[in-house]
Amino acid sequence: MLDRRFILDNVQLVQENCDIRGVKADVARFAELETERRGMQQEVEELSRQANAVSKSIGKAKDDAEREARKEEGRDLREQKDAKQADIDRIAAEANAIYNQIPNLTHPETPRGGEEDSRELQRGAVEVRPMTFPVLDHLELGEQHKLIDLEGGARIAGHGFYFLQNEAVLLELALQQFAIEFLVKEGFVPTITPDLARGEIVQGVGFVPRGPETQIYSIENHDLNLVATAEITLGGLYAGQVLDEEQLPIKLCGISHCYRTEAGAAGRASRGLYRVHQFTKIEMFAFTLPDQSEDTHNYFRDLECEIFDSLGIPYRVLDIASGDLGGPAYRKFDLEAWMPGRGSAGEYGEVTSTSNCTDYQARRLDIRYKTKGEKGTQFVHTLNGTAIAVSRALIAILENCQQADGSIVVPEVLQRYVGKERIGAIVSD
RNA sequence: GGAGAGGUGGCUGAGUGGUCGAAAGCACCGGUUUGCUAAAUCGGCGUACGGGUCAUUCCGUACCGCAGGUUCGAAUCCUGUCCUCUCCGCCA
Repeated sequence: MLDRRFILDNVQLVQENCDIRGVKADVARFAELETERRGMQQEVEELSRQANAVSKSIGKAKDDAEREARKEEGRDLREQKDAKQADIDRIAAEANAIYNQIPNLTHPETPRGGEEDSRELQRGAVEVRPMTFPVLDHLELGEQHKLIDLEGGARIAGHGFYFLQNEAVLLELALQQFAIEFLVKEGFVPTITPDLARGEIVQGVGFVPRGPETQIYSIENHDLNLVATAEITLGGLYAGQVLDEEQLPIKLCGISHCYRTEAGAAGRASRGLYRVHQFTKIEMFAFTLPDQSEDTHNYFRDLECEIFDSLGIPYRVLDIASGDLGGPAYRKFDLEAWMPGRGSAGEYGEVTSTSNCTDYQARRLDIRYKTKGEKGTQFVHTLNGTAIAVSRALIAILENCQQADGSIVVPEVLQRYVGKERIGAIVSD
C-alpha cells in the first residue's frame, strides 16, 4: 500500500509501475477521485465545525425559544454534513477499489517483464550430480521406501493431501530442527504461530481471504482462515502497534502448517508433493527500519543459500521479474532447487522465496515505530523468506540423494536428527 | 459452552449527556534552587488527517477497544462485535 499523497504527487510514476507489474489500475482516475474527496472532506469538516459551535452555544441560550431555534440550526447542519459525507463515501469506495490494486513500487534492479524474464543471480555451492542410473522421482522413491502415501491422503481429505511415514517423518522433523537451530544462532526468535488467523490480518498481509480466486481456506461461520504461510501470523503479530526504534530490527522464525486451496492450479503439471494443500514451513520474518530492509533482504537470501548448501542440494537463485511479483513485494528472490525426477530429465523447482515488502504491509497492518526525541511515527519495513518448506525440500532431498541401489543418503547435517545415514537400499524380489 | 465484571492517554486511574482531548499520580522532557548515586519547585508532555505561516507557531476535524444507533450535543445512554478477568461446565 503506497502513501496516498505520494500517488497524487507521482501519478505517472505510479502508473508506469503498475504497467511493468502487469497490473491494470487507472491511477489518473484514482488521483481525480482522491483530489475530489479531499476537497469535500474539508467542506464536511467546516460543517462539523459550525454544528459543534451551535451545540456549544445551546447551553448558554437565554430562553426556550432560542434553544429550539439553535437545535433546529444544529439539526440542519448535521443533515447537510451527513449528505455530503454520503457523497464522500461513494467516491471513496470507487477510489479505494483502484487503490487496493496498486502494487508496491519496484526495485530498480528488478528485471522488467514476465516470468521468463526473471534473472539468474547465482548458483549454489553444490553442482548438479550426474546420475548414471535410472532416476526415480520422489513419488517412486516415496512409494518404495514407504515414505509418502498420496492415495491415503486422497481417501481421507482429497487430492493434494498425503500421509508421511517412516523416514519421511524423521526428515520432516529433522528439517524443522535443523532450520530452527540454524536461525536461532542467527538471532531469530523461534516462534510457533497459530495456524488460523482473522480475515483482517490475512488481508493486511496482502492475501485475499474469501472469493472465487482465493488461495485461502476459511472456516464457515467464523472470521477465521487457515494460514497459507506463517508470514500471515508473524506479520500480524505487531498489527496496530508502535514499536521503539531500538527494538528494530526484529527477526522472527516461525513454524506453521500452510494451507492452500491452489485454486486455478488444477491441470498444472505437478506430481506428488510439489503442489499440495498442506505442508509445514519454517518462515523467516523481519520488521526493520526503512534503511535496513535492503540489507536484510540480501541477508535472508544468503541464509536460504546457506541452508540449501548445507543440505547439499544444487540450486539457482532468481531475481524475480516485475510482472511476476505479488502486490506487496518490492523485490523478490527465489531459490529453485534441482529436482532430478522432475520433468523428463530433471528441472529446477521453487523451494524458497524471500520478499522485501518495504512499508506496504506495514501500512495495511498499521505497524509503526517512533524515534527517540523526534515527534511522530513512521512505518516499519517488513520482509519474509522461506527457510524450509518441508514438502518441497523433501522432494529435493529424496531425488538428489538417491543412489544407484535405490537407497537415499541422508544429508549429513540432518543425520543427527534422523538417526541414520541412509534410507535403506530397495530390496528387489 | 453458561453466568458475571471490565476495556479511558507510556503506565496507574478519575470521569454516567454539554467549556472533556479528557482530573490526579507515576514515568518522561525543560527551567530554577539546594547540591553532587538524590530531593524540592515551576512549566511542558497523545495520535492521525486537512489547512494557513511553510521558521521555534497557529487553526480546523477526528479519535476514550471496534462498528452502528439515539441526541442540537456522547468517553458518558442503546445495539452489535472483539478482547481481558473471575466463577461454573467441558476437555488434551
